[in-house]
Amino acid sequence: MTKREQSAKEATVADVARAAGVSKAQAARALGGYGAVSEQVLSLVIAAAEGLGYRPNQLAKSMTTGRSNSIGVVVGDIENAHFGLALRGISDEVRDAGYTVVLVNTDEDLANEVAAVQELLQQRVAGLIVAPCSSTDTSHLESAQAHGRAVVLFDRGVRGLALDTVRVDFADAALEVGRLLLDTGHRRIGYVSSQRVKAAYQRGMDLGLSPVADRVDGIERAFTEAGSEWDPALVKLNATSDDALAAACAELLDQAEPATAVVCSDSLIALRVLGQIKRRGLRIPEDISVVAYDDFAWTELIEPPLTVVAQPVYDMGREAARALLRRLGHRVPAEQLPLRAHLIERASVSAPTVSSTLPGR
Amino acid sequence: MTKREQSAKEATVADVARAAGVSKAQAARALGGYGAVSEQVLSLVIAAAEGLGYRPNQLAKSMTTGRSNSIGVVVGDIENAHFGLALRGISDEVRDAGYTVVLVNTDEDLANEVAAVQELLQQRVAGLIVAPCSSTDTSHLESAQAHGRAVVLFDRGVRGLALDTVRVDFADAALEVGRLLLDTGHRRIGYVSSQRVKAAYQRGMDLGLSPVADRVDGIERAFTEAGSEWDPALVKLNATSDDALAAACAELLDQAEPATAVVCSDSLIALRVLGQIKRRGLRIPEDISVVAYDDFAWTELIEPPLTVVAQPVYDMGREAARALLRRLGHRVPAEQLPLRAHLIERASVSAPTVSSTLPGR
DNA sequence: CCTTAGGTTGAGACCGGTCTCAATTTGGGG
DNA sequence: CCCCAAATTGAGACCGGTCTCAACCTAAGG
Repeated sequence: MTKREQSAKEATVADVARAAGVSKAQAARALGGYGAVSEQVLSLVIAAAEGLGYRPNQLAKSMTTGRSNSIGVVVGDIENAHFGLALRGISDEVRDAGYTVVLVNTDEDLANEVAAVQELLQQRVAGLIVAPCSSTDTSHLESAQAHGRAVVLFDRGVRGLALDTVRVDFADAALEVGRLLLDTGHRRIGYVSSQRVKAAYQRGMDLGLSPVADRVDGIERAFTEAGSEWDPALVKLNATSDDALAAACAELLDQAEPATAVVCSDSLIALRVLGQIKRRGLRIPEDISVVAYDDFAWTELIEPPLTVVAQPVYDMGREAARALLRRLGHRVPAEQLPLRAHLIERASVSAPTVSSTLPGR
Repeated sequence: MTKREQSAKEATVADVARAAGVSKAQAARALGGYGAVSEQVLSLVIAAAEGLGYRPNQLAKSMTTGRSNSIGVVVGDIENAHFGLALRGISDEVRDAGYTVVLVNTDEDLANEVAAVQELLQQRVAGLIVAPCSSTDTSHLESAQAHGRAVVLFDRGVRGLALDTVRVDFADAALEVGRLLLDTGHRRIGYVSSQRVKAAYQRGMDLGLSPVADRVDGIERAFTEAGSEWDPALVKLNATSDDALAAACAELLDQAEPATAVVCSDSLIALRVLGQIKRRGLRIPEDISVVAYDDFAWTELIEPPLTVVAQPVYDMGREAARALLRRLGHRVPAEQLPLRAHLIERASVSAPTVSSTLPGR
């Protein structure tokens, strides 16, 4: 019986009130559970609501309270399992607090990101979780905060912006990667990332508060530590397209003194670099060693299993959500998730066969 | 100069009207671009809006028009690259029409799905794209439609429900898989899927309008065609957890007459099945042949490269979005994306070595 | 010069909730 | 039995837009 009558129009508080024979205000209180309501009115209203198939209109609710029950999530590429998993963490955490997730994909494009933030702000989302694609152009994020909306940064930070930021500390793991490679005998170590920068990488270049900065720094520190000479030209950024990545690989692999090891900044990069390596008929690890960031299942199943740096992506998502909820005034259970990256050695790293480079150390 | 003053309170149409010295109605018309407005008023209002940093309140807009500019997407598992990619297609298509995506993850749980649809309906989303986790319990979807909200089904259909459904036709590809395996000499062919059903699979069991139904049917048809005896007991469903999957693999691989080939229903299943195979020290394809649905990059990079059935996941997402937009009264360019699956033969299928089974054919 | 159609304008109702405030009812203490 | 505080109730403003409607203005047609 609850099925037919609502097809025409949704029942409203006023409808329920009329049916229950009480005032709109009382019905609203009973339904919303917020004022003082007598037992009798309560049951009357509940019954009427049931009968009418009443469903509260979130839009109206958000409108009056000025705050919606949804949070905006802005990522560069949902296709990337990294964000998929993080999104899951966010989603799981936020659901319990009664929020829904509005997702926007930016294709790692700043203009899209700015538009997305605008749009979400106009939708009056309660807060934003953003994986910013630039560490410098951030006026849209500041403006969001100025509007009184909570903003949490994810994956990448922005120096000088007083925003909660959830990111993994890669300092230790990155140093470990550098040491592993150096100890194994590598001197020409490539790094490939899709992070966008204006110019080619140079020593001391400011990469912002990005994981890439940590990771490149770790390698450099390992070199310094070992007293070896590091070639920053082997750091290839801007590998955002297949072509760009192919070019980067060409520069690393097809020169007189090729890289003997390559570090892949994420699993998508790794996938493509592996493709490039395969195309050239190079063997891993005999001809080239490979280390990748992000430990997804397939990295263990390929031949040889990949040496990777694992990071708690799901937990990062959860942690970002919790940070946001805290900002929104929710009392979030105090459990603090550890966000540490760690190296998992498998079989894609071995000594370079043709040690075309100087002895070192 | 547009930066400081809005921090206190968002400017409203009324504010803009006051600043421009016109009525609220005129300001609204100028801003919304909908009534008749003179040049003079227009420029006056625009200027005032600019000065105040006016941002329209989507919530209020949606509230009065009764329809929001967001669409709900309900999927079982965003972590699955399948949905990640589809989501991207949806997102790309829908963005141009001015909609945003509200995403809910259900963990393939019916109760969650029902709650999600409720919640999204309450948020007054313009429409829903749902990958239903059940082909039978669908009253929530009917009710959504009854409320006048557009609903498009994704991946899985529901018989008897008059809802737009976007799914790939696997009939041909599935038959091809069956033939390939049979021609190669396999008679004991396993199938592993995470689809939930009440009981173990039996011949003729109704799997609804699901891809799994198509695929199992294809294999059975190939057997019939070849006049061989098919063992339906090798179809393992409900592999929703690691444990369940391990159990399924045990039943397939650890028995007297083990399966000589296994078909994996999606890339996540494939990943896990591969893990199980590796753990047992079985070689592919010498000891066991493998075919997987969904052609993701890693399937080509493992040793041996996997024989897979590719499906246009991104296009499916786009097509679902277009179907929804059409329902919402948008004139969507008529381009119809072809949604065909096709077999890609690589190297994970070969003849069974120990043909423990009858000659056949 | 009057009529009429059409463009322009402002007042105010409306959407469906929340919330304030004053009025009414209830109940316990003196 | 009266008084005052607390609980309950209803009227109506409000949020920020959209939209109807009537009034006004202008210019073309007769």
